Amino acid sequence: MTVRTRFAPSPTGYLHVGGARTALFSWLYARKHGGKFVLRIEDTDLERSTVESVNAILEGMTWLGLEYDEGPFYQTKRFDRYDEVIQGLLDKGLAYRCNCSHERLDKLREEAMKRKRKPRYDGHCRHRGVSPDEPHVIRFRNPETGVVAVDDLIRGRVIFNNEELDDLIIRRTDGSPTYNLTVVVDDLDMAITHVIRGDDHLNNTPRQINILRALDANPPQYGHVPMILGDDGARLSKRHGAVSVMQYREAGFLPEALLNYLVRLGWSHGDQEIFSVDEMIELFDIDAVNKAASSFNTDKLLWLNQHYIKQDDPKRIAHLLSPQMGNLGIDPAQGPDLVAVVEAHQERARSLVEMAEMSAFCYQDFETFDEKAAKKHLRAAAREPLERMREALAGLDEWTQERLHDLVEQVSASLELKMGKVAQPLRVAVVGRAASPGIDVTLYLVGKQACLRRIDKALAYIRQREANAG
RNA sequence: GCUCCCUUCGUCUAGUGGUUAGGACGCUGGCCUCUCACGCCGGUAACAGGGGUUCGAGUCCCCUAGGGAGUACCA
Repeated sequence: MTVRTRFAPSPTGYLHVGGARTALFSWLYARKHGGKFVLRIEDTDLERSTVESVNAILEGMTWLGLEYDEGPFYQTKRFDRYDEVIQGLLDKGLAYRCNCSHERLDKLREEAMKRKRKPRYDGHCRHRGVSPDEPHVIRFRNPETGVVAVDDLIRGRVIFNNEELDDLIIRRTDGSPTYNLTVVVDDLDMAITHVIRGDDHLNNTPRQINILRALDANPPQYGHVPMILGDDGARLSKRHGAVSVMQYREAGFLPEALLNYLVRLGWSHGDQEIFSVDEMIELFDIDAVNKAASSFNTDKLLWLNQHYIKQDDPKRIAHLLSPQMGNLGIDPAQGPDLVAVVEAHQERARSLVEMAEMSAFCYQDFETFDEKAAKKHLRAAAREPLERMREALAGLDEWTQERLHDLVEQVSASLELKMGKVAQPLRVAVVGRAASPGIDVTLYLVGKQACLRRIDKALAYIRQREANAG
């Protein structure tokens, strides 16, 4: 039997990290077993489903590289099929029409709560033979006794008592089918062998198994993955910052970093932290998924992102960095080769946004000196070194990293100063702050004209300061 | 309320009856060094609580507490 898994989001928002991880686990399981991964859009809630959401979900999956083998299938296009199944259930007496009013249902619920009992439908219409001509819903006739055992791939065996369950609505008054029916029919029709989904569905599973049994079908295997919480342990939501997968792209994360982070959230393979997609496929094991919910930790994601930025081909990083530079109003074509800029910053940035910010100086003059850096390095003592450097740089005909390196060393030596006494003021003069790549690369990337211009500005700053002091 | 699920450092986790409870992120001390970062070496910090079972329990059982999910003509 070939493994077939699926991801079945309802298009009522973007693809969030919890959904992405569920999709990832499902996808990995299919890939690992040489199976198929199906995408199904659960859009039976006509009120809340939107095409924008569908597109956002598709976009997120594409970015992460979670390609599906079949679909997307839309439930709204399968209403005839659901009707057919519902009619079959009705014919066999496994479902019935119900015209209980909302008022009656509300009252029932209220009373059950008052009696400290679980609210459940009392089966009022079970044998009333409600006419098909009047408005009605259709309920599934759930077994009244016995138990349903769910042998969950992650949770182990979970037992539910049928007495706890009630006759759920499978078709609304307007004729549309509901979730618990459509999911069962679809998983059956799409021959899904392993249902890997969020654990908010664990409670639905016994109902779905009962419907499956009514349909004379064998239930698939289930695996309920725990949810993801925010840094503070509360359910992940907008107030935790980025929850949408696409927000992570905007924030300068690499898809492989997010994937690596997500796969390690709730799953592990010994002490290994870094997983390529191929390794994930090879090593992933649904049994090893944790039962407990886990908290999202952006610091660790950042660490992984830095790891992948360091490791990646500078050309690819440059390609991804370009739009981030654009967001800063910089056209990378107007200045040094972006690939060289990337190579200079690859070990320093945790995200592409950071990289864009820290390398902006290569393309544009800064407005003001960093206050602390200027105070410390742009003082009287730096005046001579800067003047000497300016002179040397102005006379340099071959603007290469090697020559620049030699030059800084020569000037330091001739002034009998440590290299830092020259490099630091120079760095602040040229980038506006105290941190940048090696001084030679920094000068090289900034370019001759900008270097001279900015050194002049720094010298003016020092003179101004001396004037104020004196 | 009721049903179901969960509980090892701050966070992600290893651990399947005998470990100085390991790794990673973070934080932190040091080395490297023209700064920052990288890298390297070190430190910090956990078995929710209580009962059992056992020669021995983070590991098995029960209870309590604390989290979470469901309890819709949402999915």
